[in-house]
Amino acid sequence: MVLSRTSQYAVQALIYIATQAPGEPVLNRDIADRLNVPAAYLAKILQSLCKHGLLDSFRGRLGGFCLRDGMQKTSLMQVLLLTEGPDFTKSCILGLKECTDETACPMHFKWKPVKNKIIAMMNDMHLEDLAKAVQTGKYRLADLPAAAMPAA
Amino acid sequence: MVLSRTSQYAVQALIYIATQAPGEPVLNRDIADRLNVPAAYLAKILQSLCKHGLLDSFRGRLGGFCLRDGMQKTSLMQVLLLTEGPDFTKSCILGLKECTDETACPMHFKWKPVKNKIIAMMNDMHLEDLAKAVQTGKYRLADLPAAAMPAA
DNA sequence: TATAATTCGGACAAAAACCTCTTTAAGGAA
DNA sequence: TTCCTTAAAGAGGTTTTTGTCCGAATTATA
Repeated sequence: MVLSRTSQYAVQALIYIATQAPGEPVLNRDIADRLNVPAAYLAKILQSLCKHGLLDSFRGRLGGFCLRDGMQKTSLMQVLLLTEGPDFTKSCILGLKECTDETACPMHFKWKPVKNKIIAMMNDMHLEDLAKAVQTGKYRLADLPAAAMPAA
Repeated sequence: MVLSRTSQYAVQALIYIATQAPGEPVLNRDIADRLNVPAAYLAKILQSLCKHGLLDSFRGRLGGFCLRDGMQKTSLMQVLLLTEGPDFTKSCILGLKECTDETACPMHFKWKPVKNKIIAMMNDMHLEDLAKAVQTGKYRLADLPAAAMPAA
């Protein structure tokens, strides 16, 4: 409804890494297993987050990914601007290239405050806080594995 | 950010048809020209809206599409449930299959009220009203054609 | 040094979304 | 009837997103 799979995987992975001991690299494979997400695809996403400065990566034994120093405070908006592109906040809900208060589509003035709520929400959530929430055990980062699901 | 192209085209077309004299079929070609949207693709979308009972279609001379009787009051939510699928309102922003108050992802309780605003908004907007808004001339259903754009 | 573990980079594959083309069927008008 | 106009239907193409695979580079450790 709102985020691409790529964005969802990126956010999940970043939160997961943020729950782990800082400075201790986390294996791509471990993240993928934990989130139940395709490992090779996740690796591409993590590589891209490295290039954009959110993560550090280390090769070889004891390698893996960890949050770059200071990036615990990254907001989800910062992440989404990378994964969804810089126009993430600018889009018209009907897809018009130009849709401003002056040149508005018929949904513009209803949509605008809602969109602003989404933006505020994404600006307001930080990896740090989300990681802490997960650490309380009250929230899930991924679906339960099929093995733990009630038989169908 | 929120709606597929297909949904955008469907909503635009429905609003446009609702601005036209009721009972007078509108040509697919005219809608496509007006909205600056691929005609053959739009035709598929309109066909599907016919099958779902929102539109009536007529073949041959004086043919075209018009809103089915009573469908002026259709809400955008009704349209989107067809074009985005029945899970449109149910999705977790992180993509979890199960994400309820009891089994929540770490964004759930921030996202839920925002999502509810989107749903309320879509339930609250009806073709009739959007068509009237367009008829005032204050709102645009489509981008201006390139010919009308300032030279680059 | 050799080995195993890991990310990196590029090419490739599959699926979904988006879009086109062609033929057929139907309906109105000359 | 014949012609023109229109939507219907189905096959197929393109692009984007999602996902896989493999070889190369890098690193700790035995």
